[in-house]
Amino acid sequence: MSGAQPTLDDVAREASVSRSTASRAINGGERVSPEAQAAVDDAVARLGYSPNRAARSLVTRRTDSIALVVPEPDTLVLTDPFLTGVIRGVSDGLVGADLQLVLLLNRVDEGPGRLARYLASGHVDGAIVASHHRRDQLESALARAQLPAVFVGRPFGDATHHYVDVDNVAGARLATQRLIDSGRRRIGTITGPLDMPAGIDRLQGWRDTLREHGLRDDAVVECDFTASGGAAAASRLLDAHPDLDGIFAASDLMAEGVLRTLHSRGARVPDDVALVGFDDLGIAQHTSPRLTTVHNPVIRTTMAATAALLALLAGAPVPTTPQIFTPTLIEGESA
Amino acid sequence: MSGAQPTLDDVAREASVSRSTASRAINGGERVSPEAQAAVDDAVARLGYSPNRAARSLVTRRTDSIALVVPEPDTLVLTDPFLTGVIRGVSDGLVGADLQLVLLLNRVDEGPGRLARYLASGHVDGAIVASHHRRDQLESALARAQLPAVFVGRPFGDATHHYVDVDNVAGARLATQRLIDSGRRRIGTITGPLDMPAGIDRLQGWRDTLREHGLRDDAVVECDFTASGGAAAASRLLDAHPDLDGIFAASDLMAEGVLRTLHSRGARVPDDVALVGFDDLGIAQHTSPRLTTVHNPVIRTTMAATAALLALLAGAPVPTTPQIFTPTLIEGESA
DNA sequence: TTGTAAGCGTTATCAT
DNA sequence: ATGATAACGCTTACAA
Repeated sequence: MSGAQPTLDDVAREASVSRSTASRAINGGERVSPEAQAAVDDAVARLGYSPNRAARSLVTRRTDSIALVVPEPDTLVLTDPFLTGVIRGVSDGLVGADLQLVLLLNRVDEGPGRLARYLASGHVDGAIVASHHRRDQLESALARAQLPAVFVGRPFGDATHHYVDVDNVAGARLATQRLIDSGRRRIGTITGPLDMPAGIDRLQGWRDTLREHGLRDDAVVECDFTASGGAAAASRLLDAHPDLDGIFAASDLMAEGVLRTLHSRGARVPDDVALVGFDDLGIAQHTSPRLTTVHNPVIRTTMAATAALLALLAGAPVPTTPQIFTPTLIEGESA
Repeated sequence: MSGAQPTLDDVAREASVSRSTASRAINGGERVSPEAQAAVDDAVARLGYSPNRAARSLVTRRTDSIALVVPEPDTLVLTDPFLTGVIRGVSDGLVGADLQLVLLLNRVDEGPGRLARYLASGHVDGAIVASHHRRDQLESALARAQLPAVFVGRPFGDATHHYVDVDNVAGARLATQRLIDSGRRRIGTITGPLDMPAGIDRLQGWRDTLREHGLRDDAVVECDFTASGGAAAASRLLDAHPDLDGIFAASDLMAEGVLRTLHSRGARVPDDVALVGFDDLGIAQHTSPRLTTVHNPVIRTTMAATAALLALLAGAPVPTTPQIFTPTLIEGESA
């Protein structure tokens, strides 16, 4: 009933070795005799010892924690299953790593200063950045702080940052091609935020595909990855281009909104207007009709980002060429 | 371009005061002359000084971090918008508190040991527990560790734990009453996991209301708060009780699944079967028909939990009577 | 292989 | 109000 945590000295005493030997035994056991190792292991178990992170950090100059940064200025996007997938992926990628996962969310309507300052202050050893926007200044902040970081999704700047991504252009091509294959010739798109690489790239893939087929690429409405945004955007898109027979929504959440708008206008899906989404993070199977979409391997992507960060932290040579995952088309009933 | 973080000594030197004075000035400024205070503030700003958390922790014996614990054994529930709301609420509740938010997720198929050990090891000053299950042993672990903690949702054990909750019984009564008011007399329910208080209480509220009206309360299928689970549960429920004219689903995610099953069976909603859900976390507005549901103020609840934890950490007297929020009925088109 | 000893950057105690 | 000085618990030369 001592209440107080046992210290390394307690362990050393219990194991009848010096504090340094105990320390060595606990940290991998270099230059420790089998007997000493066993005695220390025993003492640790008996005492329920757990190293004091603060003391360790103070001398190792590492914090043994990494930040998951979500610099999302828009509250709504947190409803996005994407974030949940990212959290799950990072968490899973950390198994056995004994690193704390510190969550760094932007407060609503807050500038980029706080996050940048925090990251520059040496409170974490590294960072994974998700939902990165052009104006969030995270790239420069991370570079200045020289903090090991991996972006989930291609960053904007020069090629100095590590990142992992899904091939959004290819995914959008898949979606658009699917619409063309089902006979559509007048295809519009509802984009993600165009200050995010995912938004930009998916628009690009849509445009490239249409042009290659000699089709018009002027039916575009910028949106925000939310369902209600998607519904509103669909109204504007259909008002401006009543002849549309296909729509590519750059996220399933937006596609859900599009579906509502189409229903309320009495347009049949896919008979009147075919629809393809993007993400496949649980929404697509629950819409009616089920959404044809592009599978975005978020968890795999994020686990890869975590692995890359761990490698960086371990000082391993990490290739600067990013890891890019290939999305696949998921057939539904909407196209 | 020194790269290294400035230390308190640097600040003291820059401000021409002793290290102790600098420290006092930085920590609230007790017994510091205005001149000294100004000089230190200046130096801090010029140097971009940020205290070394590890060194501070070592002496204060606080870690300045709290854990958000999600001991969810079931991967799927992480798709639940509930978790997103919790994260947002805790994060928002932490504004200005200068506390790190450490995310502690259960790994899939993992026992409760790791989380309990972590919490007992003094790595965090306190914890907020969400998505608590009966067998996750968190209550005893937290009690043993004497770690300040606040549960989001009533815990199982005796009244020793602090918690914040929504009145799930009242919410379920609201939902059930709504079905009765619309003329339904044969009402079933699809429950949440019955090893979770939210699952238990919502079942209770449904049952109480039916009994008070002299209606049968035997049409029950236990489920898991997921959409696909809800769809399957609805099939079983309707097979066993073909005469049902109303269903209370204990979460919107499950209600979404129920809706699919009803559609596929050609049952009209609400004409043939009326449906009320629970949560109103963004799903309800996107179904067709829009779901009638019970608003669960997750963000407010979670912010209150965070505030309570902060008070506990500050040593403030926190009443042991829990804060209970009242849910409200949200009209949709499904009942 | 082991132990001794010197810090890591901060707060807290206690004179002044 | 201020400034020495002693912890806090750990890792890591360096010596043995």
